[in-house]
Amino acid sequence: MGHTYEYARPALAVDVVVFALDDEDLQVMLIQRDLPPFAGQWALPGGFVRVAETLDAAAQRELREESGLEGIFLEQLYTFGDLARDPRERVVTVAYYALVNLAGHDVRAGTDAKNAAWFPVGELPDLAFDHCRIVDAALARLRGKVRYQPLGFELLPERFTLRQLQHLYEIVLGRPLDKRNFRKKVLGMGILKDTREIEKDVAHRAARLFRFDERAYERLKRRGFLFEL
Amino acid sequence: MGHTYEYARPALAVDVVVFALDDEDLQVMLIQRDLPPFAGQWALPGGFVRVAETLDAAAQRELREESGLEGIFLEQLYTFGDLARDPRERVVTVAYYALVNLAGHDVRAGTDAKNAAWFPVGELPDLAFDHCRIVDAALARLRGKVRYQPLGFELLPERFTLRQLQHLYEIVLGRPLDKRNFRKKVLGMGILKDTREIEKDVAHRAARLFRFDERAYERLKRRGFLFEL
DNA sequence: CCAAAAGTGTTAAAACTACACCCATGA
DNA sequence: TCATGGGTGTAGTTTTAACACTTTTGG
Repeated sequence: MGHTYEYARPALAVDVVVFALDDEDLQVMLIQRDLPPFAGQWALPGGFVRVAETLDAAAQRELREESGLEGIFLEQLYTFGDLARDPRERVVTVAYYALVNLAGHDVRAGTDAKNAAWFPVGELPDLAFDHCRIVDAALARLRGKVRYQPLGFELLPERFTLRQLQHLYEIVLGRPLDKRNFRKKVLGMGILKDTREIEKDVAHRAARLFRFDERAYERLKRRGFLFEL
Repeated sequence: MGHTYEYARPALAVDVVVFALDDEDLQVMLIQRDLPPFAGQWALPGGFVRVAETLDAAAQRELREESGLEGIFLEQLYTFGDLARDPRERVVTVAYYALVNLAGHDVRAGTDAKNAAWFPVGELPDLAFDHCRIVDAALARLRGKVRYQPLGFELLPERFTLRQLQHLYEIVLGRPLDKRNFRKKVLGMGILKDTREIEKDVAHRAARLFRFDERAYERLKRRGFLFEL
């Protein structure tokens, strides 16, 4: 066995930065490595791209294998190609970022990894390879993009309160927002559908539950509407 | 010679979409291929990444070798990894886009290519591989980014008139802008430096020449200023 | 009845849009 | 003197930002 090429080739990998929203902060999923290099250290889920597999498929597969997550929002971020990012040999990695709502999905350790866990984005441990840079890039992308595209809903359960939505934006953008102005603006867009249901089991007045109305959003977008928050 | 790996690896390439501004429209630089596959067809400048070369370096090198362009704005765009994008074998390509001002640089055909030429972005010939998709992605990125980052100046000579700047935005954004409002806004940002010079050899009143004030822009950015047009 | 969050309008300031004329220059 | 673009201000409208109290619910 073995594959021979005329010129040396970099290895090609994918890595995924998975974000989720806790009550308190934005979290990133990390995997504790059980193989060298960096055995025992925390790293992003990821691995090598197979020769007959698209990049998106590789990212999805690694995510599934290492964390059990499936069917979540996944988007290509940036490709990292520094010469010494992997001590073994030249590895170029196509980084992705993903958004998931913690309520709807369980994370379990997969076959390639000892352990998977969530860490607040501000308190990450030392990461293997250049994964720290990748997380920084993903965070910058999320912060920039969340204001102009309705990504935030991916971090919430299907039905959510306006308070949850505002809280999400406050955490991602890192600054407080005015409650009345926020509600006025987001309701005025016409992309939220009132489910006519309310929260349960809360120790205060229950809030209405909304759903992101994808159809309405697509319709508005075609008419030139721009999401902006 | 030959390099052997345990698992088959995709080949890794870079391709560059170079934009320049003509009086009339946005142009893209293409290379006429002299080797199969797609011999004789037009394609983006690009080629394989060497094993000891970063992605940015590979993009710069290919640009220099195939078009003679050097020292211009270059930014990673997206990585394309469809299975059949190259008929020979699996090739993943990291696409870049570049901005250049036509006045300051000559384009000449390089060693790997028969011919280099500019085409208006709306009238491109059939392109090799999936290069049409790559151009579309680059154009979308340029259109989106030019409003929020001072990229446009890369397409103009170092000293330019407000008319040239407005014209650039009209072409890239594809809609007319109001002259007075445009000037008010862009001058109000404080990122243009009046060179105290004026146009030469024009058959009408000569306009003042401005320069993009990088220092002022960086200073303002640190204080939370956001470029927006 | 207390704690906690839901829900709701107004006003002032700032930003945006639309719009038209005189000026300087070279041909 | 004509053609071409340079340069300039205002008014109406829209958007944004700041701000506080009453209501509902469960404990």
